[in-house]
Amino acid sequence: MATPEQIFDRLIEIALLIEDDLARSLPDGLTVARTHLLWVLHQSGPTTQQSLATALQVSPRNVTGLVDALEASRFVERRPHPGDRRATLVTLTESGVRTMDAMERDRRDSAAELVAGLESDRLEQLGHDLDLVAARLQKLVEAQIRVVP
Amino acid sequence: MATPEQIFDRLIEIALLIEDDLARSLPDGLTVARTHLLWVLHQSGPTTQQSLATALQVSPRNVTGLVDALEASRFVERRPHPGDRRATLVTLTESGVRTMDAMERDRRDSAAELVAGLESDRLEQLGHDLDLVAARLQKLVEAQIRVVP
DNA sequence: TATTGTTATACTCTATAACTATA
DNA sequence: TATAGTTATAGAGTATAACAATA
Repeated sequence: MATPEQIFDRLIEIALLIEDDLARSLPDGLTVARTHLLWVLHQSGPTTQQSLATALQVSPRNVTGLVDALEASRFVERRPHPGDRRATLVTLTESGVRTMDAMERDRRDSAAELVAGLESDRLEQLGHDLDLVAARLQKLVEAQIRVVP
Repeated sequence: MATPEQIFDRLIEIALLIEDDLARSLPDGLTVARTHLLWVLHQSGPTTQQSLATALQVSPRNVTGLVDALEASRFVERRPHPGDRRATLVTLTESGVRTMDAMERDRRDSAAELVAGLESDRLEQLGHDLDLVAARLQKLVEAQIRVVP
């Protein structure tokens, strides 16, 4: 008998395990927050610090610190923005690209392993149910945002 | 068509939303880390700081800091351990108990809302699939622990 | 000798506010 | 005047190492 609370507990457990798994497999010089920034660069290409702040939902000051660290460990470089001399384009270095490519492969492998052996209609239904849960969570979070203006 | 990666993405999204939802609904003086400690006390009753460190997978020094903050905001009290004068029993205050009771109700309501309307056999299957995913994640994490001794 | 908790020190992530250079 | 990024300052979470009191 699966109760809603058991489902909820499992979701929390899975959340913690995913973060744990990520944190443990990070190469030298990377942390979860820095990796999150690299991930955005990997998906979007060279990006200004303002955009990174928005994407990560974090203050511009915080991005300065993260980029400082990532520059020191040679995962990214700051380049001048061609059209706006105030702005910086944060860019993955070659080493950064290699790291993120490897991470994407790992991620794909892990994802496949997690659901290996599930029939395709079952996978379909799981995807559907998770969509539902995510949408409702989103509504819960938004409701609270409105309450505290 | 739900691919393994889409499932994985959804799980990460859900993880972030759950943490967000929790963080936003915390009363004054509480943070996610402090709430985690309170949750353990709520489940287990009065507990030594060593046990808390183990339960939270965190250093004893860190527990000292969390308990200091929770004592200052009157959610917990330090009491002498009856049988061991080295140890402290961290105990929920009345206010701490009320807070955690309310949080447990909220949690139950949220959980029910997330899966409301799902047929019971579908709920069953979702629970089953999440169990499977959690177990495989656990294995992934353990595998990495062994590799780095 | 081993364990419990604390002091000392340090790093990371995070925020707000004030400032500089550019738009 | 508004925007991009930085300096200054501060709080929270985390860790290791050294130390006191007790077992």
